[in-house]
Amino acid sequence: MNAGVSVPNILMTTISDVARRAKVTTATVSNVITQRVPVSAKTRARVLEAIEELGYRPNLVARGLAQGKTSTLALVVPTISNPFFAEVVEEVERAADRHDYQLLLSMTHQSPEEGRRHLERMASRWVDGFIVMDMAADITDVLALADAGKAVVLCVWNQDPRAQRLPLVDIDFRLAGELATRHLLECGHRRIAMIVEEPVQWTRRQGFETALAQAGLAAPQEYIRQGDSSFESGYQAGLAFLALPQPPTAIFAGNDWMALGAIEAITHKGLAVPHDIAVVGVDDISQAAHAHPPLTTISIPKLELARTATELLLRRIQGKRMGASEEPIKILTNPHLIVRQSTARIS
Amino acid sequence: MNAGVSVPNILMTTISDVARRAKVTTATVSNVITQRVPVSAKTRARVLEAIEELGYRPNLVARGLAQGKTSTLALVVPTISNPFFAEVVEEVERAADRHDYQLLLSMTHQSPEEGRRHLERMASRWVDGFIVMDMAADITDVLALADAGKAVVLCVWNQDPRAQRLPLVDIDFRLAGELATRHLLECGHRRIAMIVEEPVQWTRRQGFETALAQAGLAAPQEYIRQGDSSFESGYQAGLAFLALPQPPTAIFAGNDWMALGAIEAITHKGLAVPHDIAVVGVDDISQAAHAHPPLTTISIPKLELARTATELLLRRIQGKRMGASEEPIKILTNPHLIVRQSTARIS
DNA sequence: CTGAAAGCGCTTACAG
DNA sequence: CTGAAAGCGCTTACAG
Repeated sequence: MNAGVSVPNILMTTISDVARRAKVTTATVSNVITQRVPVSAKTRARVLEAIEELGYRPNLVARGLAQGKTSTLALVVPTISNPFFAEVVEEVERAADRHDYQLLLSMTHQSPEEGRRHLERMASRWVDGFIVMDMAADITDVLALADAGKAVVLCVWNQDPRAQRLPLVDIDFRLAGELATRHLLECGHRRIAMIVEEPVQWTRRQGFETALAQAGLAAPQEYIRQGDSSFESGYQAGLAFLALPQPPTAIFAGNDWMALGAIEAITHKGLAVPHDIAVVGVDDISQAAHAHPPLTTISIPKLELARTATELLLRRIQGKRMGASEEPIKILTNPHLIVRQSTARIS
Repeated sequence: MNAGVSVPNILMTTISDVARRAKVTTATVSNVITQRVPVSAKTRARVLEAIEELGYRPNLVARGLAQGKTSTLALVVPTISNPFFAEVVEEVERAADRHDYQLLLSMTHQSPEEGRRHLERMASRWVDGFIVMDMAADITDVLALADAGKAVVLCVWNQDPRAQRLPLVDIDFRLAGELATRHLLECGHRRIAMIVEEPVQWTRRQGFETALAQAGLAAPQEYIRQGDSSFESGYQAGLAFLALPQPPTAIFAGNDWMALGAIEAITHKGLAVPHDIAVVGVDDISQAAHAHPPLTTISIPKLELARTATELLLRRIQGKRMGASEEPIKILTNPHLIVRQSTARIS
């Protein structure tokens, strides 16, 4: 406890210890550390030496209390078993880290009670702001948080009108549908079908229909089939298309799993992708690149999404401290086409 | 903003506000909340009413400073893009939540500098304890943390002798090898091969050889092939086994990806699994159940691992506050066999 | 059972 | 540039 230079910090050394040793006030030590106020080179050196000798580290909890901020932000997601959320979490941490922010992670498993409990606890000043991802919590609870003066950013939030007044960072899925469909059109296809899980994927379908319309086309009823985003439902839809009197020459699936299912169905029926039927998905899951054939798909900008949400939140936190006015903001991030071997120019 | 009962908590209400309104001291309010000291029913009711009316929530940062604890623990992992870590993180959060602990998540991407920086920051009192997973940080930094009096638990740590003095929760991979091999022996196999990535999977190989020895067998040189845990390396090893003058009738792969690769090789050569050759893996990744045929494998107890590590850490934190002595502890969690259709009794 | 007071370890105007 | 003092919002012995 007092054995010469290096001190055991079981009983952590405090700013007072440093002040005493450097023969200054805690205020001066604080000024040296935060560099908020200039300090003479001489005392500055003495303080730094004392810090070094004592192995002093500021207690961030105390600082947090004094400053009224924690340099921590909460990320609320339904789960990270789903790789999509895992990647977003990973990138939010990176972005936060760049601004010296830490990440308090909360998983709600889509349970409104669990979500409420977590939000409630974190709201008690532990965090400076919140990023809440789709389905992670009840919108009512999130609104309550915002009304209590907390900085909140929504990330990918499926159209709840009450969410309108909160800042939101989302993905332009309508554009995803357009990009996929336009690509197929450019490959020369005219008979294009879609597998879609509605209502969640309805904007993708909107994009699909917009692109068709721009080419003077429209999909007949039997070219649209409902799926549930699973491999199996894509497989079934694929079979159904093949059984039509005039099957499509291309299929746009609302996500990669259904696209892979459709490919499986086509292959099982003795046809070839893309030779007989071209297929494009949405997501660019890791399996897409290793499929047979590798899947053309629309890549969702997860990383950009995460970064944008984090930076928007950080600006909001900053804004709150400055007392700035807050207009609600909507930011859409753009997906892009990745061409692989499941599509090709029609021959 | 000021419409009657509900008060704007932009300027958060504090314990003093409550005390004033209930005409008591902050100490009494504190006693009502923490229930540390009995309070008369009457004042208790008055205080609760005031809390309700003001919408008061205790400031956890202030409480943390006063109590010297944050009810937060740090989980340091290399990444959560890897589903193994993602699942562990998920379960640690659950376990922590049960004890009213929050989770500060840090991903180090295997960068020692990043690891050091994160540990350093979190060590400044933000967290009560640390769970550090394999490869997430330099053992030197972790030891420094422990020496500074922090509660630390290692989780799955590949044999660094310097780590010996820290508590560790690990997986018994040797048992995994034994279980897989015994299962194949019980199916009637005598010519059993192994695909292994050494050195990381050497304990699995130990288990493999132990089980064989107990059956009075030993694997010939050419029945052991090195892989790198990838699908492709399993595929290549599978081909190599099939090219032997006397191929094995069963293959134990050090992980599921290699097992799936081996199955692909066997199928491509026109043979059937399990009829001609049985295959068993390790991990039970999600693809294992959906493979053709579904893969028999050894399931790694991720959830138990996570729970055990969390509870051990919580006990350590408790222990530190009581000033208890700390013997290093090693806990091994047991994997178990999952029989699917890639193995069957020899016919 | 309740109150007065000190303390947790910082920061932040304000004097000097 | 430096010090003395108050304050952040709680908790915790200690009296009464």
